[in-house]
Amino acid sequence: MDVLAELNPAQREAVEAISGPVLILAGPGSGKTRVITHRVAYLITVCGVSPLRIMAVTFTNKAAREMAERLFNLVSGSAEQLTLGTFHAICARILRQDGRALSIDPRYVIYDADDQQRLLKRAMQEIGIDPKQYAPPAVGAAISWAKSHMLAPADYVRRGRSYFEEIVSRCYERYQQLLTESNALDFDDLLMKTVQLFQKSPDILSRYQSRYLHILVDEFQDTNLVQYELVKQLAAGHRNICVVGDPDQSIYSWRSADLRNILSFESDYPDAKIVLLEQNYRSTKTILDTASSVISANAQRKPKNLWTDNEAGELARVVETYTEQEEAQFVVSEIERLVDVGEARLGDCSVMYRTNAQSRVIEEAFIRYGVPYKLVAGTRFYERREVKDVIAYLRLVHNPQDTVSLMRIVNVPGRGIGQQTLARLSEWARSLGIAPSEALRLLAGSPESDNAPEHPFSPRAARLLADFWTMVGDLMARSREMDLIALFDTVVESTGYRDYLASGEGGEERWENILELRGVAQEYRHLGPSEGLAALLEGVALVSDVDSLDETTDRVTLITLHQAKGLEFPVVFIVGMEERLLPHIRSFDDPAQMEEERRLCYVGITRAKRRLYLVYSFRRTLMGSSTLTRPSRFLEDIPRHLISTPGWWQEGTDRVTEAVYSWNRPPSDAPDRPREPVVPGELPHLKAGDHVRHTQFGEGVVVSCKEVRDDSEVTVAFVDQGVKRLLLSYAGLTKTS
DNA sequence: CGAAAGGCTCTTTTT
DNA sequence: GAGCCTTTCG
Repeated sequence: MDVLAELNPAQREAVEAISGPVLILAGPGSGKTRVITHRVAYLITVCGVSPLRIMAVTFTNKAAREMAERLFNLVSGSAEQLTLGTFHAICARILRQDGRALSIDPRYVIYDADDQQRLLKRAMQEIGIDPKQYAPPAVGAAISWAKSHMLAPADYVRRGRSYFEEIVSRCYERYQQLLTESNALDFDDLLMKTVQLFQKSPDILSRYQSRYLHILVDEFQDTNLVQYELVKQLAAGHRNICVVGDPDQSIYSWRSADLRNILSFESDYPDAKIVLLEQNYRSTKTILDTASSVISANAQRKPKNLWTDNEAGELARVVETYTEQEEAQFVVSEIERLVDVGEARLGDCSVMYRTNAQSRVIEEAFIRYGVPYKLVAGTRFYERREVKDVIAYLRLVHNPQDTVSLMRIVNVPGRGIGQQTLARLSEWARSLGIAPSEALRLLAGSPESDNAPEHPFSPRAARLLADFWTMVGDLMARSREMDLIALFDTVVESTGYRDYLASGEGGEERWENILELRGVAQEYRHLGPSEGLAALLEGVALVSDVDSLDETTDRVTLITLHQAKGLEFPVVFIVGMEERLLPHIRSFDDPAQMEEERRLCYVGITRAKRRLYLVYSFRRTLMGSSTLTRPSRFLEDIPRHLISTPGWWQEGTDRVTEAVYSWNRPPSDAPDRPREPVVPGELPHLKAGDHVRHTQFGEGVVVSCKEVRDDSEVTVAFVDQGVKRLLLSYAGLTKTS
């Protein structure tokens, strides 16, 4: 087939520019993925490049999988020979292969954010830094920043900018020692160590350089400095480097992503061909205009000329609800309505939010109304306690030095090894300058003989620890010849973990999760004992939440705005369009971060193909207490003519809001009726004991009345409906006595 | 040693 | 509201 057919001129240009550096600036919905896949297909089928010599870097595993699928359709079999994956996955493979040159044992394990946190706390404790005074997450973020800038502990020390950095550098140093001791790498290490490997071993680098004739990087605006350095290293020989990105969709600066990489690319490769993809195929004109109006308010940006041939479509709807529960309720019932009238299928609809915490209320509404949904993060599967526990056992068997896994499961199920004993173990190991597991080995190696090492344990504790390690040793021995699934089952059984689950809370469900993990392990079975285990552990370490998103089921998608990047849906609801939430309060004191919030909003809007709802709630419970909100400033930048207008004017702004409060929602056969806002003061002031009537809730007695801003919040005990809190000006109350 | 209860803090986004 | 940590009691 002709891989150039069905491409517009700009897309075709991007596909055909195969030699030398290329920068593709791709607006949302401009067929970016199409360009990348067709470019690879073009290289293979037209230019005769072997797929073995092409590297394509994606942002998530899911994106990689999709690209592989699409490529399979274009070039059939040869797609699987491609090097295709995230930076982290590709680096993990390189280090597994060649890490020895940096003294990295190929059995290394990958620590996720939670493991990282545990190890960091350990490090801080050891060097006597109070976690109350220096929050481990903040220290961890600083360490991550350092690694993203390729600063080893020694380099970081030399910065010496502030007292905090001084503290961080000490934590960093010890943390890194503990990682090495555990034969473990964290996410940032995967990238940093690969760059270091290439710096240290030019021969290894040149092997990769000559292998990869063509390199493509997607979502380039969200790469950080190490990632860009890696790209430069790999592309240094042949310079066939193609990066694709959109500065307006840069939303990961908190992960040290730096959209300045795009500018650097232009200066590092002054001969780079720049291709602009500006035609949007995804959204209606209204949605695209809405998105543009929001993003245009960013000062630090190059103006773009996005356009579309698509029809104008429906106006955007800006909706106000009273509480977050009603917000969720509105979303669910509106989706039901769209489905009822045949406007959309459930699978066409998505609900996007700024913070994961918002998903709970939304989810509850979907459950209550019995509408099928899929939650992209949830309690992420691989973060569940039981799943992590079993993985910890497997990791320990694979790499006995893994301190975090050891400490995690040494007493799970309970083996009578308490905190006191573990504290002594840590201290003892540290005094000997060895990892805790190594200390256990000493202890278990010569149990009751006279040449047993001096140790600080009671006879009982020593025996329990030795028994535990004997059990681990036994599993290790068996793992070398045992089939992966047999090993899995043995681990779960012989450690007593299965019985432990069965006897605890929610054992059934937890056991289901273990079986699901077992199902994942099945996929690695064919690789043979040790190989399979290594591959399984690497696989589970590098999955992301969106990876599991399944587009084939007809369910509503609940997703964070960050996760939504790269996806599209016919119908999009963005909820929590409020000051302090979107934009998030943490961005208020930093203009650059505020611009990123705006980009996040832009990303959300541009996911929509046909219908867009921007929803906010008048009240919201944050951190356990309910507060009044203000509509997001981003709403003010949307011109009125793009918004549907059955609502009411908000004084002093250009904003039109549609208020959807459950108690004055019209009967389902009537069209939406705009609510008449009641001017405060028309009602006599209510006080406790007054009898009132509400249009929906019926008769009730006022419990209390509290002034809020220039309104009053009335708490009413209704005869049939229980106690409700209402806002005086909106509630439509009549005084009856 | 381990379970349970109480008290504290802090909440963004994730490979 | 939740998750973490500490304290307390058995």
